[in-house]
Parts: sequence; C-alpha cells; structure tokens
Amino acid sequence: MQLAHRHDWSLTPSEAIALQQRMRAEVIADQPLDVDAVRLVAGVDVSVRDNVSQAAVVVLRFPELTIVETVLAAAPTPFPYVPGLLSFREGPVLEEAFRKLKHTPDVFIFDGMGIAHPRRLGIASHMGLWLGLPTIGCGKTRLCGRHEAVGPDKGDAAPLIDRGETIGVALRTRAGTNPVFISPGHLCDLPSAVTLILRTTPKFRLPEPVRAAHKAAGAMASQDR
DNA sequence: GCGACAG
DNA sequence: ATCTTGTCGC
Repeated sequence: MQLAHRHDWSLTPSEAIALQQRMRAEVIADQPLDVDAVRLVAGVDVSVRDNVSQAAVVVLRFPELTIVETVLAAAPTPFPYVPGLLSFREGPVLEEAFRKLKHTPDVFIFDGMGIAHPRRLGIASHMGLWLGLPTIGCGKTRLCGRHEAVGPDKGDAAPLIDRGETIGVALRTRAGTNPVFISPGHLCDLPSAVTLILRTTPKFRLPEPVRAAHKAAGAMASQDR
C-alpha cells in the first residue's frame, strides 16, 4: 500500500519532541471503530540485533485470525532507545514495511503505546498518522499514567490515568499473567480498542497479530522485562 | 536534586 | 529490545 510522506525521520531528540507536540493535534482518539466490520487486522513489531532493526507486519483475516500476508523490512537502527521517542527508532523501518503491503488492513495493532504517552503520541498514534488508518497500542509494560489493581479474570480492566486524563486501560487478557496496556492509536476510541484486543486474544497474553509479528521479526531469545 | 522510563 | 538454563505449573 502507499502512504504519504509526513516528515523527515532524521531529527535530534529535541526536534523529535517538538514534532510530537505539533502532530498530537492531528490524532483522533475518540472515534468509534466498527469492530464487526473489520475484515483484516495487522500486527506490527520490530526486533533489534547488532544495530539492525528487523520489522514485521503480519495481516490476519478477522475474526478467523488466519495469516494472509507477512511483510518484512530491515535497516540499520537509526536512533537510540529513549523513553518517549520510540517511533524515531522504529518508524523508518516500519514505513518501509508498510509500503510493501499488498493488502490494506482495517486496523493495526502495535507493540507499544498509542496516546498513553507523555505527549499523547506513542508509536501507534504516530504511525497511525502516517498510515491514515485505525491503529491501537498494545504495550507489555507501562510508560506513563497510573492505575488501580486489575481484576483476575480475562477482560478485567483498570483505567490508566495521567494528569487527570484517561489515556488507556490496564487490561487482563489472560488469567494468571500481567495485564497489557491498551490505548487508542488513531481513528479509534478506547472502548473499540479494548473490544478488538479481546477478540484477537483467544488464548495467550498478547493478541495473535502481535504474536505473529513478533515471531516473524525473529525475536527468538528468552524475553522478560 | 531524585525517581520513572513503551521497545 | 537483548544477554541466557533450568524449572515450576496448567
């Protein structure tokens, strides 16, 4: 699929922050997504090995969750990991992968945050603006905001609040495992995001699209933290 | 000045 | 994210 060029990726941390401040105004995170109309869901992930970033985008049919397309892209890792600036590290190689897609997903699920970010522009929101399509953030750990204890059953959730604003939820996707952090990326609201995440997470802690992308990106080491 | 801190 | 074995539990 094609996507319009939004901006240069070669920025200093200071410039990157300024860009986030400008782009946050374009994000639409209060629009319902018709989950029942979704036909294709994509999982997005990037693994890093020896300064090389390997991106993977896997498209699955919904609600069957069967894989219909996998695209890969690799490039030198251009930016260090800085909390709050993840999109400037993974964005370039993801842009390359998105351009290779033959199918146009109805929604993308990212391994990271949407608006649950200090400047409300996590990687799912940022790339959502590049894509011009619905995106959702699904992180394994919290970046910002606070929440009360989450119930023990699948589907239990606790609002993630930052500076008096609800930016997402800590969601239990499987009993006995830590909750995941869900937030709207772009062109999607929180209730819709939670609904889609639960419908794409039939067995494990992480949504099938994200698991498939993680696997395709080649992150085969022992993972924790 | 001291913590917190997606992947 | 990545470096890494065995082990506990369903």
